Amino acid sequence: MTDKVRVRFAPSPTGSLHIGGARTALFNLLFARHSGGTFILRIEDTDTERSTEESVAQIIRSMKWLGLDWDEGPDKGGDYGPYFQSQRLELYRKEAERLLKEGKAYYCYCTPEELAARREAMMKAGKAPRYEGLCRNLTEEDRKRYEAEGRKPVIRLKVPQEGQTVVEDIIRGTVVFENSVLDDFIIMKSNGMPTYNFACVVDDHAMGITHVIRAEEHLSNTPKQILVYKALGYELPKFAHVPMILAPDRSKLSKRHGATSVEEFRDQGYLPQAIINYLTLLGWSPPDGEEIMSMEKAIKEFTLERVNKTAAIYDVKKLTWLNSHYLRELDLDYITEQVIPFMVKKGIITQEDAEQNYEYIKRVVAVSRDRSKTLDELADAIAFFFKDVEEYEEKGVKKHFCKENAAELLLKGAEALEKLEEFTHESTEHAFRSLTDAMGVKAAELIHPTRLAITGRTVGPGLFDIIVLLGKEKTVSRMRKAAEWIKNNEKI
RNA sequence: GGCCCUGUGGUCAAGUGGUUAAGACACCGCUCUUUCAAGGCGGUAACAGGGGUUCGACUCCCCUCAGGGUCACCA
Repeated sequence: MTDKVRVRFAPSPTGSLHIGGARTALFNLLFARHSGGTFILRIEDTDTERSTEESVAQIIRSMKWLGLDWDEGPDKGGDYGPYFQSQRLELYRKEAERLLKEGKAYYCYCTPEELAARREAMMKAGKAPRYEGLCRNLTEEDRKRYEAEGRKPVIRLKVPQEGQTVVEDIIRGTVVFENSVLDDFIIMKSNGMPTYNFACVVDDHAMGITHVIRAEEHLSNTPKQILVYKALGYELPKFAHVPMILAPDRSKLSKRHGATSVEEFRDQGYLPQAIINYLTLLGWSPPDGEEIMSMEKAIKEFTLERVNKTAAIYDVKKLTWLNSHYLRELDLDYITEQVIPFMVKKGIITQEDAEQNYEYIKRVVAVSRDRSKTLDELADAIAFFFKDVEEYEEKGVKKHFCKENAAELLLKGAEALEKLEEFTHESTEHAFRSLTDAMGVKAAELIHPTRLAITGRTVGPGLFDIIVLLGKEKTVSRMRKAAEWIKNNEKI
């Protein structure tokens, strides 16, 4: 075995990848890349009841979308595969068998029902619900009798009842557990599948994992796993338990807290760069305090020592701020490509439009993207470039259309634009300003109603950017249509 | 309930015995401006509580409280 760092992210495919899992994966990747090590993805699908193929696919999809690329694992292969625990059953059986032979583990024939009943009784008696080692010293006859009853045994590890198990955690320091609080836990289920605490250890050893970096919820499992390491004669890896990510109400993240899965954020129009940047800052901070950072920079600066111990409450507002930052800073073509699916989904354009008018869409995005926080929002914000204005924002109508001269100004403005040979930012602006100068009104008195007329809104990009992109024909007709609308509504 | 972890502004988060206790998001002003953003400038706001140790504690120790995790043939 070499000193080379090998870490893994080991999700169980029982749901989508949520931001907590993504953050754990990210920290593993950051640590691996920082130290020139290997990042492994291992699917822990030993729960045959709850694991699904769809979930595996979704996790993989989310990780790829985020740019969390693994070196070994599904789709990649590697020298330590297979990377699905369900395909490694022989290994677990072999190791469990060894423990049995060495007298470090034993068969237990207690049924789940019996166990549950006893657990309940112990709880009622105010005692800690632990397995008391009933089957620890079964005779050969006992076993035969149980087998004859058709009972399927599980395999339990013999846990020492004396002494302590110490976890040396890179983030939390030394954590001591009394062995007396542990019981003889199950390592192999009656259906032949290993339990988490067993499979995880066997695999981490078999795959040469040097650092186990995972969420804090596993800290309490660690002494059990250390006992397995010892029983199996394995060398211990280093442990690092990263703080949890909590919902705004300080509780564990769940569906009722709105978006928590990576795909939900994606569908809401968040960029992977923003999510990664945000997650990087949750539980870790760079030495220089500079918060806007690419994954490359995070890799350069990431150390486990700077990971903090306290659970973090995730704050969508900050994620959103980062998202708007990347929306305006990232490559224009990239953002354009990202926003198109949202436009298509909303029926603003068709896929064909997108292909034919790509350059135009790109120009629209260029003048508009500064103002949106998400791709979804951006798609809405630029819709008027592609669809006619159906209605005018109410507060804008009150403000800009209810003035005496609004319709007249619009008409005159339209006329001025129509006469233009050259239709540029400069020429249209000049036309507007000379018109208002001649009329003795402020340019704003024409600008505001015009924006409302051609976009339906009071907010948006610079007016002349809009006018030029919209083109003479559409601009003029929308202005006239608005003037008409104003006249009709005055009568009422 | 037992065990374990944690406790700096609303949120993220620097800080490792002596600091005017950084910074970011959010919020509030001002500024820029054709609107809205962005930008610039400024502002409100924190060491959970109580005991120790020390010349001196946000920093070390203990207790309390609070939050979280875990005690499954889930991971």
